[in-house]
Amino acid sequence: MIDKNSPVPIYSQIEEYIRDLIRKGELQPGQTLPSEREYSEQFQVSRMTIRQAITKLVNEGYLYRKKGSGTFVAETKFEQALQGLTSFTEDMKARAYAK
Amino acid sequence: MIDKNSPVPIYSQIEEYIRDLIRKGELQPGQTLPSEREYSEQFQVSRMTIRQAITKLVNEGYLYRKKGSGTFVAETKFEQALQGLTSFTEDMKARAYAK
Amino acid sequence: MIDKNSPVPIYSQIEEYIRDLIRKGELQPGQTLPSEREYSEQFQVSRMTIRQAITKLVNEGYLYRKKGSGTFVAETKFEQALQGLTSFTEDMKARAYAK
Amino acid sequence: MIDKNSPVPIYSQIEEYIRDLIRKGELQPGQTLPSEREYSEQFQVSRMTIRQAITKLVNEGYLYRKKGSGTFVAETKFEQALQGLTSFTEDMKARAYAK
DNA sequence: GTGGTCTAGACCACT
DNA sequence: GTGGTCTAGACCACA
Repeated sequence: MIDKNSPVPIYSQIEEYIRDLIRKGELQPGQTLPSEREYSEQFQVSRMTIRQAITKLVNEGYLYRKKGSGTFVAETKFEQALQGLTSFTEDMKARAYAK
Repeated sequence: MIDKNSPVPIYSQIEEYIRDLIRKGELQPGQTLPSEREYSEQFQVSRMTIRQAITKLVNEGYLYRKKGSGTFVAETKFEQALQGLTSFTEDMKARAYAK
Repeated sequence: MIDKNSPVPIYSQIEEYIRDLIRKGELQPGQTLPSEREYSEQFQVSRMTIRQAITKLVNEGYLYRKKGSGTFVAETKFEQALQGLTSFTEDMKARAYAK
Repeated sequence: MIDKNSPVPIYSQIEEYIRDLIRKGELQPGQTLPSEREYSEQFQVSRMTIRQAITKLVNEGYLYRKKGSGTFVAETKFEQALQGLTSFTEDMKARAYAK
């Protein structure tokens, strides 16, 4: 799934891997992601690499983090992809979570 | 008052908040502090975070804890310097607790 | 070595265990301690319990922590008394860390 | 369910109440009990009273406690009541949990 | 891959 | 009903 010899940066590959799981619905909105440490072991890469991938997905609005609790799949992106525009309220709600 | 998005750790912010209350005299020597669980609810953080703040103030001699009773404002170094001598008993009591 | 049914808090037992290693010279000044997560596994207790033990030893000046690197044995008061003067630089370094 | 005006001590009433839940299978072996604080609120009694009740059930082998985790329904008593004697292995297993 | 911070609880010891 | 200890994790900042 992840090719360490690929010219594509590993964090991009992981980023794409997670984005796919969300798009395919294998990771549902509100659901907790595997922890950074789990991904770190699974892909045999450093936690920094995992964090790079996750941080991009957070910035893109796919995920949000809650310190001490975990990383979660956001509502917005999923609905945007599915339904086009989200309502103002939903948007604000998602942003609130992202804090 | 407390900014969860600040790079300053929450427990440091709370520590500073309580230290200020003492300095401004809103918390008087001998007075009982709100309980850890009350602060926990007030600031919407976990009790361990509150304990980190209070523990630092205990180590600095601003507060002392009494098991089963609560957390109290100590006879501070500041007041000792300002008001001269405290009574021997009070002094020993404060020192004992300050440990 | 650690008795979970003892009335002595586990963190105190671990604190004493590490202090002994230092006193007996099995942990030499400057040496890196096993990581908190290693101790956590070794003693089958949560990391927070290990941290309580280590934090006390840090406050007492036996150990110092370096973010991202590890926990190290300090140039102890004991050795300072025994060996006379340490170099100015080493001394300042130890004091800085001991804070 | 609990009668504060009864001559039967409140902790005995609570003890009996929980024992019944176990006997009726509403609390299954391995299951977590509601926390001391929850019971304390539910019955409007102090936590000491709850602890008295639970401690008796622990001593009788109906429950076991895991610090930091919770109080759980034991296997033994249930099986003893149902099947008479438990096997040596099961007994040891239950004792192991009780640690 | 370490230490730092934090969560959302739990049971324990004590007043 | 307080503070004390502890769990089983999580994410964060750094080297």
